[in-house]
Amino acid sequence: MKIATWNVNSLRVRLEHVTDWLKQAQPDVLGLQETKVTDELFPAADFEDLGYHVAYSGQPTYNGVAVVSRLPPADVVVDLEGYDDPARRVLCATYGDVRVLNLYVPNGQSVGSEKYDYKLAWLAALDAHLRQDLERHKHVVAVGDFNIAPDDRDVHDPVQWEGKILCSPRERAALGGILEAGFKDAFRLFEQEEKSFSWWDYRQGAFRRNNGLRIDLILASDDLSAACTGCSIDVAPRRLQRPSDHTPVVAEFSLP
DNA sequence: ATGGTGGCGCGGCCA
Repeated sequence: MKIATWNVNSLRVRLEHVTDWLKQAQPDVLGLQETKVTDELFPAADFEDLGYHVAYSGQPTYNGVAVVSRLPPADVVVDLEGYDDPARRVLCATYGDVRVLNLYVPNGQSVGSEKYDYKLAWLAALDAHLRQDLERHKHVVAVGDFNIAPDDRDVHDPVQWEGKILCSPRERAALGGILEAGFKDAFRLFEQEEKSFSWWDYRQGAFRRNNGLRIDLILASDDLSAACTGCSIDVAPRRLQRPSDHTPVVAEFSLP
């Protein structure tokens, strides 16, 4: 089972990039974030034409998530347990015996801001939600734009970014708490090239200079991580004309 | 460099 995640920064602008990538990469599940499209305008037919099912939770202008999948989604949930949030950032669904959570974690803007507090509260709610899912489901995988670089290895310039948003100790501790609950960062289950990133700012030639961060993650429950046979970042879509600022991350699992 | 680039939607917010 091949599971992928991609923050597309507007699905309507990136639709051709996404459908081309689906044809080439052939994932079983693809979580999309920042679709920035309402459900009424969601381009479902473009995915159905390729033999995929799609589930989505959108809103105008901001946020929005969707999951594209070979199997039809079951038991779709679009909110974190016990956490009211008008922002559409969550889409959970079951495929076979795998519970998939597709997540667009709040960016947080800057350390100490109101949005930072919101991010930390949101992550606490996610932690609680994931612990419940681990009890309720055989396999759990949480994918998405976590807006957290787990480690200094995931930052092009750890000195410049030290303590900043996406890298601050409280964000990293929140992610650490989730991992302690029973998840592994699939990318780090394998040897990887140094300076592997999944997001590069549009500004100042950041991609050309590889000034990036690895903030798009695939977290596999401990049992599922034992079945993980690979995890990689596909940089190619970031090189296309008018790209998303993020690029896809893919993990493969050998399931019976 | 309180800049820089991009999306949404048409002014200013968000990332």
